[in-house]
Amino acid sequence: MTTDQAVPVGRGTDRGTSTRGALLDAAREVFTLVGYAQAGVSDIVALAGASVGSLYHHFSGKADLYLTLFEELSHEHAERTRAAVRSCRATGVVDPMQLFLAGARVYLDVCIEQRQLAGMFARGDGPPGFELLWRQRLADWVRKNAEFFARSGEPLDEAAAIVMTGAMMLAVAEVSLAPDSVTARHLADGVLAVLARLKTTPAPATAGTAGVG
Amino acid sequence: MTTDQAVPVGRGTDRGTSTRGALLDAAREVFTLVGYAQAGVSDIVALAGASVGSLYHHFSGKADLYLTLFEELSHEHAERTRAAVRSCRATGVVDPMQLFLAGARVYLDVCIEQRQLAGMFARGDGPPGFELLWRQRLADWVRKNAEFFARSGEPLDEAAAIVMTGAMMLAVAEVSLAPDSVTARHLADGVLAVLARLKTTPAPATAGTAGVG
DNA sequence: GTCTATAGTAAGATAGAC
DNA sequence: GTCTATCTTACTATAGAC
Repeated sequence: MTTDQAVPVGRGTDRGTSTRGALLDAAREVFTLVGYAQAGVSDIVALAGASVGSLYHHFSGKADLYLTLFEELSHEHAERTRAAVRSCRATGVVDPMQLFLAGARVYLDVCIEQRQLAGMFARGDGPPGFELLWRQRLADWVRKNAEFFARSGEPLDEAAAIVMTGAMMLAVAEVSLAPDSVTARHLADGVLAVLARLKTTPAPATAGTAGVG
Repeated sequence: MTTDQAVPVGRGTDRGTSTRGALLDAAREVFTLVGYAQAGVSDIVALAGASVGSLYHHFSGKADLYLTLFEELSHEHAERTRAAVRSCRATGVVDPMQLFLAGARVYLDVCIEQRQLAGMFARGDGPPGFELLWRQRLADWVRKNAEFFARSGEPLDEAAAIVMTGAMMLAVAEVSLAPDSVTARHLADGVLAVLARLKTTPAPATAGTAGVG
């Protein structure tokens, strides 16, 4: 696995690779600054110190740049969230709500860390058709979370999934667009606290809390 | 106020007015069917039995048609919701959460009644810049709801507002896109039930539930 | 892999007669 | 108020030399 030829980080990186990276960086910058629609391909290549031809060598077009940035962030979100839930489960936790919250916390963490990028998507101006892709992913999340809650015996599983997912979606937007990371963190913690109040089925009163006094 | 010249509803409506209406109806139809981006101005005028010139006489363009449909629905939402909250308050209810839920119920009712139109917006493909307008309205809702909850002494007012508003937003989308009105109603009721579980501050344990037995 | 210069393209918007 | 025919305009995307 470990070869002598570790990726040359310092200098001497392949010209092509660095151009690609420069284009992505520039795209992020320009999209963030003026929005996707307003951004011109020429602005991006100018900032990247590259040319239009180069751009179309590495990417299929302006939309592809945006999509690539999105997939990068999505990938990080997925990885980190998955890891968080896994390690929470390893602790012995089985309650879906607690597992969900563990994932949610890390998801919001990533938004705070990558605030510039996350804010760009939260602003919601992307290439034509991107909104559809976004809504589709959201719908997938809802279904996934619904199955997740259904296994825990939550009677309103579908509705609960909608509430949790919707709350998270807006939380992500607010956190990503927060003016500074302190505010962002504050919001994130607050949202998680409120969501924690949504305990699944407040004890079915079967073998329950009869012995209060 | 009441003149003899009540608006002639049956027949004999002004030519201009009816053309305008026909254009809006056609726009709704075409947008719903093929989406905003795919919809051609020519398709709309063809379905409306009008002409391009007519369209540009009544509206500033394709985007204006979409925006007008949106404002119509927004207006109905606002009116009905306001009325519901008011009449709930007239009953003597003062708890913000209950008032919020009363409004939310009616808001979802409108989505179900106007499912075709609501679904068109929920699908999220509109004119360039529309997404911004939408997010702005959403942010306004969050602020408004935050103030609303703040008065009730909710400690996490901002976060609670985000959770409630976000949940409602996704609920609106899911309800509007439900395959039939029965499913839609089912979803709406479920979401309201889950949201009702989010009682503001679970009794500060001050003068509380000591007298259980 | 990189660049410059060029062209496609398409749909929305306008002008002006009726 | 309504219509037809025309245009324009701003990009993106491509071709082809280096």
